[in-house]
Amino acid sequence: MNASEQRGRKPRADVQRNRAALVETAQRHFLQYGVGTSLEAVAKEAGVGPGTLYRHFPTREALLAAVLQTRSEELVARQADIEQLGDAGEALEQWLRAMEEYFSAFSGLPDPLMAAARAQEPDNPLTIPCEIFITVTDKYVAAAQLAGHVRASVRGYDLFLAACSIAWITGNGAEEESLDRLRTLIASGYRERNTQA
Amino acid sequence: MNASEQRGRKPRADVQRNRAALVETAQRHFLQYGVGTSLEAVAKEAGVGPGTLYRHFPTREALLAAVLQTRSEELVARQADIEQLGDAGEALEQWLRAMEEYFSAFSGLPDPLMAAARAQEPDNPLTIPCEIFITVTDKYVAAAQLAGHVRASVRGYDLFLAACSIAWITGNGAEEESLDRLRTLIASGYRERNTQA
DNA sequence: ACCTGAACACCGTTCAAGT
DNA sequence: ACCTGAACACCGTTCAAGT
Repeated sequence: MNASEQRGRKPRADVQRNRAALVETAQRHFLQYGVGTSLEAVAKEAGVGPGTLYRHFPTREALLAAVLQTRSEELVARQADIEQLGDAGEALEQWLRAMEEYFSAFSGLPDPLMAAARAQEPDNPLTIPCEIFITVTDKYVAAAQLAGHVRASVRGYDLFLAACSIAWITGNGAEEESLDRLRTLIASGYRERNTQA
Repeated sequence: MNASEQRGRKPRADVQRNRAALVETAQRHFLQYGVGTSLEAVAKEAGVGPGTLYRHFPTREALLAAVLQTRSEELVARQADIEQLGDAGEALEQWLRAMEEYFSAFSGLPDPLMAAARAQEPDNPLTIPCEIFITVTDKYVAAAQLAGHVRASVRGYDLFLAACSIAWITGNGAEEESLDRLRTLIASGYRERNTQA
């Protein structure tokens, strides 16, 4: 959002180009070096001065939010697939995996996400996505509880935290086997003890 | 460890003083600003040049390990208390809490710990402490399994990861209530389903 | 043997000057 | 209206010169 867009006019062509180049380059650098990567390097490789980067994205979180936005279609598609599932317990599990993968996209991403989920600062551009994640998780949890698959005491926020944790561990280079063990342990924690099968 | 100590001689008085001042100051700064705090500021407040800090502690991890060392007596005392407990399940729980608290001492501490636990670099001064943590956790897990309190599939490493995660969430400012809910969920995950009480 | 602190490199961030 | 890039501040790290 810049001045032109605020007034409903079409942004200048070079503005659009700069913004797109910044987001595209940032995504590559985030993928390769993590969310703490040098913004100076991003600006340089995108062919703009550092001032242009800061004009478009006043904070690192703003740039991060823009990059995550471009990755969210994939997640919406996953949700559509999940809705097709008959089993609410299976749906919740797949949604948790989808969140984990999304949060594991860049190393270091879980930290700003957690920070945004905690403090309700309206100026943090990651706050809204986080709230959406928590709300959607709540929905899947409620459905799975209705179907008797998940214990009544579990909240969506708890499993959001769990997904963030798994993504954090992933970003620190844990082996897939360790992650699977921890996922199983957590699933045993939230699943309803079946009073016989 | 410096040249004097390597030869078994007594280190010069100013060397001891510098080292102690660095560790003490670093602990205060880690507590207040997290493990990413400025080492330059630590050196300045400890009254030494940056070169002296780097001579004593070639990496941030080395300084961190020295600070953690001074906090480990407390943990050993906790272990002694825990040994007194009759219930192996209770002992495991208390040990997990002790680890969590230890890992939560400084914000940002779980990251270098996880990195050290993962890669077996012998030059990382946090690797040995991590291995000890995992081994001790294994011991408590084994005892709790023998007593029938913990599921056979659980490993100490899994619960070490869980403790790191809780500490990471804590460092990101989560509310105590959220932490308690997640602890309960994890405990439900590793505890044996009692075939009647 | 150890310490000092200047020096270099790198990065985040701002802002006066341009187009 | 937007961009440029110099400028400033801050920090990590090294190393030649001192004691």
